[in-house]
Amino acid sequence: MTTTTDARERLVATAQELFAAQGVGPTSPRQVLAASGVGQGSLYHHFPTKHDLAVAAVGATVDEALTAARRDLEAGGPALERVIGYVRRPREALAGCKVGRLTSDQAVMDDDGLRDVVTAYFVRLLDAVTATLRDAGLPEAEARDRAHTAVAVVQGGYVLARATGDPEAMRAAVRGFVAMLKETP
Amino acid sequence: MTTTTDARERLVATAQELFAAQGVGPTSPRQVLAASGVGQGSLYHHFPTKHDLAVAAVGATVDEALTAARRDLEAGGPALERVIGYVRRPREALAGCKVGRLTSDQAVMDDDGLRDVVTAYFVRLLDAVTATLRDAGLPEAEARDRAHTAVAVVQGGYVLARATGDPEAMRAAVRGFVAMLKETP
DNA sequence: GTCTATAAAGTGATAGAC
DNA sequence: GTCTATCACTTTATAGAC
Repeated sequence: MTTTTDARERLVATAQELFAAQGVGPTSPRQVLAASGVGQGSLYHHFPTKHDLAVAAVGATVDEALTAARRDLEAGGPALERVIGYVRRPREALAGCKVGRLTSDQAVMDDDGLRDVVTAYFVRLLDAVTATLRDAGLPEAEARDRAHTAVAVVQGGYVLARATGDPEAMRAAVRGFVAMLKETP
Repeated sequence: MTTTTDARERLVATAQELFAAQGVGPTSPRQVLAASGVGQGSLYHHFPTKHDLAVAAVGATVDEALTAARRDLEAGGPALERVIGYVRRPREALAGCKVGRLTSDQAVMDDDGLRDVVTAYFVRLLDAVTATLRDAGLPEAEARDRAHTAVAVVQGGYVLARATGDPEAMRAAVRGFVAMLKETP
């Protein structure tokens, strides 16, 4: 590996930022070129097609998101508190979820490879939350349902915040959920 | 009004379908032309720009969605049961919410007029659910938070269903929410 | 491994005949 | 009110020099 390899890394990092800001479909290879500072032929050397660049960038974003979630869910303290810590974690609500938003990105959902990356993220996230709720003493079926509710509240919170233009909308959704969660043993 | 006015109606109906299927940004006026069967100059006669067509189509979709929600929330029966009826209503989970998906559509969020239509929908929807939960006996603050949670569960349910490719994911999120709602007076 | 130049197709929009 | 033809621009991608 030569030192020029970091052109590839800069391309992936730039693509991640642009994808998060405006989606995969609306982001052109040209924009990635301009924002990253690498040359035109250079991009197509490392990533022959937009698909290849997208797989690398979306894969990296998903890895980061899953790592953050597991950090919350496998922290110290009672299992229920760890789930509450996960849903309460401060988020850039107005930006939307970097992974969740991809589910309405046609360029992603029409691409088998990309869609699979998004699917794997949510399957693993739901499994992790379910396992934590099971640790909290819930029976399997209730743990699975409530894990879906928890993740849905976060994803829906992003939608409400973006729709209303107010980050408080997400916090209200989380507050309502946590209040109910604490009252239902 | 001449009978030729229905060219306009066909354009709006076709745009609604295409927007729901693939989003506003990725839908070109050309596609709307082809799918609706009207001529090229005809579209630009009724809607000088894509923005104008989008405002008409998104406005119609929002009106339909709000009407459906109010039908659930203002039905007969106890207030709490009406909220449960709203979140439980069968939905095309894999298609995504026709309005909620617009919050990650850059073509919508970058357009002041379109974004305002989406904002108004969610503000009104949240107000309607909040009012119903107040009728159910909840204090104002709790009613507002729980209304946000309810709408977030539906929106997040769509995200989970699309992400996992399984409509059951949305039903699980709703089941978890309803179970908690019934246990917390 | 990176560059410039360019191709083929699609985009939103306009012109002007009918 | 509707038509065909066309414009200026952007898209993804390739060619071939360095």
